[in-house]
Amino acid sequence: MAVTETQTKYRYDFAEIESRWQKTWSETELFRAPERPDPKRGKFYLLVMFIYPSGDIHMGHFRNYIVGDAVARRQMMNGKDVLHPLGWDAFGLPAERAAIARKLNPADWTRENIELSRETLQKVGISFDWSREVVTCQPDYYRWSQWLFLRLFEKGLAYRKNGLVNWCPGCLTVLANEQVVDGKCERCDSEVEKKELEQWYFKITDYADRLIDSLDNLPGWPENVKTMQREWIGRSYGAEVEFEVDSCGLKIPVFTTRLDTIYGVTFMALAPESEIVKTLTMTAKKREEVEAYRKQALLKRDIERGGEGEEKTGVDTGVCAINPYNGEKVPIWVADYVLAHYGSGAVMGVPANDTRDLAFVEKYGLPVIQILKRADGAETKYGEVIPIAESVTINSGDFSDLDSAVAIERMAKRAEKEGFGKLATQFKLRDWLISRQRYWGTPIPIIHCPDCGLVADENLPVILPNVTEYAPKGRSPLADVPEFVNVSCPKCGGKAKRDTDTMDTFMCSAWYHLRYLDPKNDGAAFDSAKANAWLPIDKYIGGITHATGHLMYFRFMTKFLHDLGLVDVDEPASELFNHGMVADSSGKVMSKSRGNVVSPIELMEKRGVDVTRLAMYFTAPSEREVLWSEAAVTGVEKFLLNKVYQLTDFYDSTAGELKHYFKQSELDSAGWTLYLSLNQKIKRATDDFDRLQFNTVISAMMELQRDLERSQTTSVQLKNKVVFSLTQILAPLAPHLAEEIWSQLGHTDSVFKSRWPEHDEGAMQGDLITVAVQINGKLRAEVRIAPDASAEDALNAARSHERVQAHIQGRRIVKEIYIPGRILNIVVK
RNA sequence: GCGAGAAUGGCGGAAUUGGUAGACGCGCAGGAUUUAGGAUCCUGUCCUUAAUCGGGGUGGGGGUUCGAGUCCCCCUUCUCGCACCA
Repeated sequence: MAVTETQTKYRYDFAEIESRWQKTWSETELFRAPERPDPKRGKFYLLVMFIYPSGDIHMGHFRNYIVGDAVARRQMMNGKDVLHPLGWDAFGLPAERAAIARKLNPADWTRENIELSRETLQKVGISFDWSREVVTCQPDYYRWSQWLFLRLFEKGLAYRKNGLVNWCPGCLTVLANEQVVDGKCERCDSEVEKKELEQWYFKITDYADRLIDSLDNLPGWPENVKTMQREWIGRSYGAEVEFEVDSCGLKIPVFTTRLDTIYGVTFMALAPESEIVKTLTMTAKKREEVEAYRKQALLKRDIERGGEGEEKTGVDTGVCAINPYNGEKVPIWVADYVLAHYGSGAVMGVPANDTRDLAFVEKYGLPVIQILKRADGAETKYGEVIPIAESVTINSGDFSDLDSAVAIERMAKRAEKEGFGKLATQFKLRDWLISRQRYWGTPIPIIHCPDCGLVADENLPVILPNVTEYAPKGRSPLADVPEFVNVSCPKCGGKAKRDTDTMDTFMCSAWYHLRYLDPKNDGAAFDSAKANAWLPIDKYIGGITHATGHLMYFRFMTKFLHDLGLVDVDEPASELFNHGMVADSSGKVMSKSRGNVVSPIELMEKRGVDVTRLAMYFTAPSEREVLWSEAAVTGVEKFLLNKVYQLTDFYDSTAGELKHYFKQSELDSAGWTLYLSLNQKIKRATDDFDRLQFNTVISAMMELQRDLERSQTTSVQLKNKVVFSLTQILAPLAPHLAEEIWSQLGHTDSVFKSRWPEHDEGAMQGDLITVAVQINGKLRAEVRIAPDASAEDALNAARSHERVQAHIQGRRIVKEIYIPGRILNIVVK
């Protein structure tokens, strides 16, 4: 039986209370957001990262959604129009893999999973506006993902490219860079291989500057996330300079951030994958050596080539490059420490001021030329990188004896004048590889026509066909569906073939925040006016794990839609909040692969939703990691059942209309003390709520309840006010119980339609306050003085205190400090 | 290696700008009530001390200050991110 028996006169039948209120909320459409917010009320768009349906809700989800729920309900009580939607990130590899393992159709498996998870979340009482639910694997959603793809294609931002890509031999598909962690597939842990394939990319690099620069306009985003994004985008300012090859006249561009070191170049190094290597003229013998080296280098895993400890290897091509500044010839090597995808895949080797280049020349006996000294004259070592601001050029021809910054500027000017180079910017960020050779995803709406080339299929949606064989085999399962593949070209009507890859799941989540704003629209992805009315997202809540993946794509897509004129905002979310992870009691993050996932359901059924919620809130502030343990439940359960549930005992329905503010003259002394406490607690709870620090909100309410219980005051009006405030402040955290009490207090409307209590600034401190007295910084006494006492009065009070006297007797007072209302310190010698 | 963050009782954690360290809760101890209780209520609970006298105490060491958990420097450990990006 879902009843917790206590020694009290009430039976807390939580199951009955919870289901009754959930039903009422649903029937009264309490959480239904208006199509457009009322400007008079103000809006609050609260977005929580949506769910990947790969199993039922676990403690991690639970925490994510109850944190969002508390914020949403708090904002409702702030009088705002609140939009709090949820949907399902239903396409993708894990769903497909789970379905294969269970020999189920991914569509069926996903649908069942969604049903189950939705039901659980409804039992948790999360205030979602379910009328806006979106499911990304349904045609009414993915047709607009396809539509977006075509808009990117139109603008040249979706393109095909042949190149070496990350290939996961476990999932048998390509992966984006973000999906490769330490050289392994983030999903299945297989060692990621390199494969040459023609794939679809989104040109996110076109937005690199904006993605970095507008981070400065996001004060509501945590610094660590912004830093991670800046580093991931990795912008470097420098110059691009061409070196001519002596044997064939080919010009090789190199990017450098230190143009001021160019007189110190003693070799050039090319990445093994570089196209330039293939076109270089060299002797047959050298060609053979180079080819052998390349083959072997390409076999190496990235980790073996990377890592600072790894030994540098290379092979001399036998040809030379000419330094455009001094005409010196330097040998061209092929070396696998050079990355093909960064800059031009070619590096000018300056061993004097680069650790890696020095390691290379030391191995192969190449020379070192010193070209920098420290501005302060301190010694420098070979290989040491001296920051631009601290270095001066030497041995650099016309550019000697210049501050590095000046040298760079003048050298770049000369390069530009003579046409062999210019200032340039480089990014680490690479274009977003979006094609996947898998079944369970959004089909790419492109037709390959032998005559017209790549043709957009505007006849959307391109429906994902049903297939019986989903198992990956290295090419998309869609390629084996002739009726899907064979189509006529929309342009010329001739025979053509459909693209058989599907899109990366991150595409679905890159724009879902906009679909919520107009989820039923079947004529457009969303209506701009409706979207603009709710944007930007006021608070976006999710885990830190998406710092460089989803959050980058989500910002990119918003900027793109802004450029199309479809949304006013350039950034999707003005505030981002990362809640902490939930780990098991030994500190391991809960995950299905570890098998340590704890479900909240059992606990909810045993002790009630509100108790379970409060236990999670009370354990730690929202941003911190939680080591979940059921031991946390005891305290809050006692509080809710024995104290909060009995609050109506302190309520007197005959006291007349609720009074919010009291004057000291209206209350007895115990009443005034209680009133002071009430206002302090309201202020604390309100501030802590804004910081999502619910643990201290709860402790403030525990204190307030105790003050109420123990108060000797005879003012029933004040007690009523305390009961009301306590119920309201707890409402976003324990919504069912609060709603129940609220109705017992005689309300017919929801507690969430009531206004959050405001503290009475005038009643924050009593007529006398306690001030600590220190002698030489050590606490010796406490004195009771008026809050507005002058420093002189305060000091007099302190000096006449017995304890203080004992400590200052026979000593000389050197200094006296009084910080009004806080502390008093007497310095004696 | 580089960057960011963290370290507070037996435990989870409090302490917005430097101002009474350990709120609140768990656990533990003692007591009350009870046929009994793993229920409820009360009291105590950082260490030291006979003590509500005093002394010490926020990972370790130094500094600034009347005053440091909070600011600065060095070190240790842990977490996260990046990891040959020229």
